[in-house]
Amino acid sequence: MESSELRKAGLKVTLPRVKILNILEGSASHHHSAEDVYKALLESGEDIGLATVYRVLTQFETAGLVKRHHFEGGHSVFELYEGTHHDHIVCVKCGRVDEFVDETIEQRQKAIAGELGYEMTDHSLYMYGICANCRAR
Amino acid sequence: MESSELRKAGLKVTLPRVKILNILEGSASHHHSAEDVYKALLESGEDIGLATVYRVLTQFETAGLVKRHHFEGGHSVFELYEGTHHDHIVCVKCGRVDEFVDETIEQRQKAIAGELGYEMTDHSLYMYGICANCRAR
DNA sequence: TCTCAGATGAAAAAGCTTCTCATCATTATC
DNA sequence: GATAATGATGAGAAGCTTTTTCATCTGAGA
Repeated sequence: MESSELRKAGLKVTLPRVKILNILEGSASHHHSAEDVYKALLESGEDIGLATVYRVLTQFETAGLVKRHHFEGGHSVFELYEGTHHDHIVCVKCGRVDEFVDETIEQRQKAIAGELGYEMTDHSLYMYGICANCRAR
Repeated sequence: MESSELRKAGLKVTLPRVKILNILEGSASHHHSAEDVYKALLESGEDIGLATVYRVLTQFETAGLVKRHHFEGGHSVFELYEGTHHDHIVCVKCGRVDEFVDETIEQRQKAIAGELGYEMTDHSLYMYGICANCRAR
């Protein structure tokens, strides 16, 4: 029951918020631009404005329900946050995204931040390349 | 003599391009937004349009003279490329940027890309945190 | 010096994202 | 279940960064 997640975040349980959460949860892809979400809403017959999509996604981010990524190209991509940090590798040809976690890298990052005197609040590692599929053609 | 760098890149040696290169080379900070460069030009009395700044920075990027970073916040940041790859840690309070290289991380990245079937073209690691200075206050 | 491809400036346009404001829905209260 | 107050929504306007357009100008080679 996702309404409890919303309530926990101090957000009223409204139709737009539930629908958007549904789309994020029920989609094959993990990564959605605001535009993606908006289009999915239109297709399922919901009359929800783009401004609301942005507002809600930002609130979800603040509430920790969603993570915002800045992929190359300038626009933001949102991903349901499921408690597990991971990094991304993006195919520059087809846009495919794979996720991975590497403990060695995680630990080195923490160590480096410490050495440089930082208290780390966040980190993001993006790799860009050409996936096996795209190279085959 | 920076004109040779421009020529090598197939770019005419024009006043705006030389001035912009000067700013990138002669500044204490390594990281400049297009706006930063534009302001620096205005301050030094040059009458160069913002459109030209963007155009030139993009050309420099294509030519490999400059690297474009997507820090959080939506706008691009440019950095003179001096042949050495490095990663960044950004203070979320004061904007300070430190650079570092870690061979362990570099190698793990290559390995992971390979395991996932990618031919890596680029990678970027950003850490965000609060620097020693900002924590002291 | 002359010519021409290429570069520039100014303004307009093009994304993406946020804000404004009047209207509407949800929640807590009775 | 009805009501009041708080917060949410939609539509469009506005804001920012970045790109494009187009007429004018400049640099490089002959």
